[in-house]
Amino acid sequence: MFALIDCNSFYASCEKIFRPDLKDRPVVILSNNDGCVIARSSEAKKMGVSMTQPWYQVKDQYLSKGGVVFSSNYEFYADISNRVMNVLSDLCPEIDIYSIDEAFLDLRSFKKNIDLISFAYDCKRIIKEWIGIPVSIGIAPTKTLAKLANKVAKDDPRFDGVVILSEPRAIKHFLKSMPVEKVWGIGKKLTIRLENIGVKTAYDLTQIDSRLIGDNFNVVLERTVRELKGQSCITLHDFMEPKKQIMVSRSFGRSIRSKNLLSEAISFHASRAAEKLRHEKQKCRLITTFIRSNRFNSKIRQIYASRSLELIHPTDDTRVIIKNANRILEQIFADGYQYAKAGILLSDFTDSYGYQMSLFDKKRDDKKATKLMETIDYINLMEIAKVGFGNQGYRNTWRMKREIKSQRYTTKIDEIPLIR
DNA sequence: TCTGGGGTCCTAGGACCC
DNA sequence: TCTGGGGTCCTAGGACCC
Repeated sequence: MFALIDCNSFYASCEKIFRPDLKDRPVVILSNNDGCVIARSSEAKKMGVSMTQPWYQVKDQYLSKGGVVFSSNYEFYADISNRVMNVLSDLCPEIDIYSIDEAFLDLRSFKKNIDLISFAYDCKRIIKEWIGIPVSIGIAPTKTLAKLANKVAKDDPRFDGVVILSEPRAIKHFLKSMPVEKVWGIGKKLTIRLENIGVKTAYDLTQIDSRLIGDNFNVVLERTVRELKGQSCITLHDFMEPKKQIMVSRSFGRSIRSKNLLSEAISFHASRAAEKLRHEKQKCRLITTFIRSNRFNSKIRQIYASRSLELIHPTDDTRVIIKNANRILEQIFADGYQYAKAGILLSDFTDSYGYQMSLFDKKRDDKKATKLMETIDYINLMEIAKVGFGNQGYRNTWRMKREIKSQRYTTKIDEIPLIR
């Protein structure tokens, strides 16, 4: 059996931890640039605010009805997430952290006749009492079924946040009541294609001929169907898989035309990406830079330009990454467009402890570079000062908006809550 | 004026090889 | 009214997820 533990309205719930005055108030969290809504408390959901809705469309009405809003505060959410995951791994060491707000537990290592119901309610109570975050729990023989059970646990108040599926007959009944688009891995496009062949519920999906799936769909769907039938195909990861790519990209506070400003933004993102890369203990060989206009604005001339560059030596050196990212920018930049977003993608990783040199490579002494990067990371991490590179710019014209951010209650000594 | 960011996996199709 | 048949490797792009 697998359990899926999912935090309810995670970001909104985080904001409520240190603000008891917001207990029953609607709370929404905005994406970077305060662009659109990415989390809503249950009260905000009831007001009809939808996910990824542009903020400007709901702002006036929402605020006039007494709604509360925050810019996203990822540092804070990540810290609360860590606390939740730590508690969960104490309760069950076989844990697979799936995202910032959810984790799978593999319950097969438990004793045979453990009472799943009381285990689930204990989990829920402990996380609420110790950390202050409400969670929903779905338990079932496969991850896909646990995911589905979790959805119902969260949406249907009759279940009080816990749904356990174990009996085949109950599972069948449950699947018949589930629209196919609620199934994990079935998105918009697949829903349309499935409905066209008469598949409306999750149960219908378990009944279609596997040859039909092989001919018309792909192995992903085939796996989903097997999981719905109770055959576990998606297991826990034994260890944290290393990342395969690192992306840093941002929309600008307002659109810009100048290459110099773009270069500052690219350098800034490149620097962040290099930091992440070193944190993963990887080196990259491929650097991709992209710049684009605002795709929602049909009145302006559109552009999306991107190019990749392959390095001879894999690197994690911020200076090398910045330099090459800007070389790409030189190649793809075109005058006369309004750019709204820029980003950098690092990929083709090799372990930073060693890589295969070619026969004619000179032995390279990059100890100095390694030491320099380590020192910069340390200074920034410890917040002794903020160290960056000159070409990251000092102008703030392209920086994002984040105007209504809460305090970093748990990670900054001068922002911890005060009790007077 | 105002529409996020960061991932994964899979597949089709091109380049290239014999 | 006709122009082989496999292979492999790589990349771009689609679909999906949170």
